[in-house]
Amino acid sequence: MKQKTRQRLAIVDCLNNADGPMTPQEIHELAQKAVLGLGIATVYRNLKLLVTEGKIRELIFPGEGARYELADLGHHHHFLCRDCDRVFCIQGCPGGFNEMIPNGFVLEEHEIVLYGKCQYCLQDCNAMDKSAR
Amino acid sequence: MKQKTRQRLAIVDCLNNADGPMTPQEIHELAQKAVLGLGIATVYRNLKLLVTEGKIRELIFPGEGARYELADLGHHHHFLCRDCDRVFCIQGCPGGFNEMIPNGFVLEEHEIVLYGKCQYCLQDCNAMDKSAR
DNA sequence: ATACTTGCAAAAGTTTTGCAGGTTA
DNA sequence: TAACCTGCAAAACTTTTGCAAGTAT
Repeated sequence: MKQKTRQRLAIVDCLNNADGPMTPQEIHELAQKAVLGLGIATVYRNLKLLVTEGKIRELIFPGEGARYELADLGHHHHFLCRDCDRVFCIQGCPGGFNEMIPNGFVLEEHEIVLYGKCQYCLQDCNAMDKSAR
Repeated sequence: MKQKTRQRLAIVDCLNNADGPMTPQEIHELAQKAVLGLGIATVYRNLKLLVTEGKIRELIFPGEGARYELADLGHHHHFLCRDCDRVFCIQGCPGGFNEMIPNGFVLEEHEIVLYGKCQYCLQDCNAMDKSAR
């Protein structure tokens, strides 16, 4: 049976407080503040486990490694800022994907990634510390 | 000035004949048939160069490394088959993305990835050799 | 107690880089 | 010839795994 270790709780906690999907490195850094000596292998093992359990979801955006977010956030999409590389969750969905797929194919899911400049970078590229995530 | 080496031509040729975005490994294997002894480092260097030049585009789908496709294929999206992991290009686009983005953000581009089962896997999972790419 | 977890270090993969030699224009 | 490229091997990263020790139930 799965246990509730300090390490696992800290990792889930990071994702609970995140405003967007996080990389294993970001999670490692942040969770280390709660659990001193937390190993990167433990982060990877728990992320993989949580994905298997369906508690979190793995996302990959071009040019970067995998990121993770809670699975129960409801249907949403993502915006990737090209200046600061932060990823934001976006509500809303245009729909109409079934009309795109060719005959004989079956659509199960879809993902949308929007690219552009985020509010903070447009206001002032220095107004928000990129590493503050 | 950029040169036209046999290696570079072979790599571009692979992408020209591809029916979907290819991984560096797939490109390496295929291009080696045209250029014996082609090194994987050369493949990576050329892909990176071609991306910089805007001739090709890098795509990343969950669970796999980067894939590359020609940049001049026109606006399209992708369908990833969950059985065979092949990626298909899809025409059409629902639009309506500007209404999704929050105030203060600027949208520059978008990408859509559709997930499901492809025609070939639905007909007969063995009808098409997965490694035939 | 027992099964599950962890940190460390080693291993396995993938992508990048230094360099001497070869190629293109 | 001068700039550019290539293959090889080493380096740099990222992710996974083996194992002995520690924890949760």
